[in-house]
Amino acid sequence: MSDTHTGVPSVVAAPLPSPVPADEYEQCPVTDVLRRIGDKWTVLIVVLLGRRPYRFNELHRGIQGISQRMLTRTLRGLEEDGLVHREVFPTVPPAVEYRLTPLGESLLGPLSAVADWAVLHQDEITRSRLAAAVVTTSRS
Amino acid sequence: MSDTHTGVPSVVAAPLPSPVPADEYEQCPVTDVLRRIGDKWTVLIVVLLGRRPYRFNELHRGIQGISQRMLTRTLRGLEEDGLVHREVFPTVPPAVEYRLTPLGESLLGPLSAVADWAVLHQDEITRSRLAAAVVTTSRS
DNA sequence: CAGCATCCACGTTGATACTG
DNA sequence: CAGTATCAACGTGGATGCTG
Repeated sequence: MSDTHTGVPSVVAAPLPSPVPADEYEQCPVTDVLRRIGDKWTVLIVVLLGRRPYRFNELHRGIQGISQRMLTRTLRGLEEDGLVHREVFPTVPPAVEYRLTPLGESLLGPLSAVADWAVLHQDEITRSRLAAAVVTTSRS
Repeated sequence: MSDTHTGVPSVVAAPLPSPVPADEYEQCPVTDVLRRIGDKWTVLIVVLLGRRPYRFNELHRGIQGISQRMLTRTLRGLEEDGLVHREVFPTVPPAVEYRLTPLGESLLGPLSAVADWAVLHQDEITRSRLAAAVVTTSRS
């Protein structure tokens, strides 16, 4: 029963204590990871780095709308988690290269499962939201 | 090449425009979905509802630490997106049952891909964070 | 080039009290 | 039972200016 997609999943289908204890949930690894990749830029950066290594300003130019601050913060977060490797070349001016670690690359697969689901069902979700909005408005 | 896990993924591996346009990214369906399931309670609720239908206070009791407000908001969000169906039984006192829609159930698979990854690598991530924390502290 | 420091706006989450 | 309303606290994200 260790599947992927067909049949029922493993961890998600695993028996949960009920009630779910607050203490344990606060440090749930699944929630922890999801909140990280659920932030605004992480996934995009991971996907870009999944294609090839990038330098800092190369990423900055490559991602319209991201601020220098958020690019730095996101990369630092990924580095702390061991998903991204940061290499400094002591040249003048300095060059810093970012690349996925093996751990980071191992996230690409699971990530794409959710990404593909999102792309596949985006219309359905959009229609559902529009329908809900109509109901809400007509009730006002 | 429409895989799941082995080989390189589909959407994630798809060519991205570079630079990634800010306008398009703002409404990227992948980011959109990830930000939703990246909130504090959504995944836990989806997983619980994946096991069986729940009534409101049953969920409230089942999830320690969630406020009534957040339970309502999260369920409303899931309902708007068409992942959860809300059925009101006009009894006295009222009973409201929540269950996953087929769309909601279809998310369980992709979700577990990430969840399993998180569980599998949680130690590695924790160690990486600890190591980073040590470096940071010793640099102060 | 590749950042860090500061300040600020906003969205999310939570506590509390009240209701059909 | 299953919510809504209000207020407060916090974290995330962004603008701007400065630096090795």
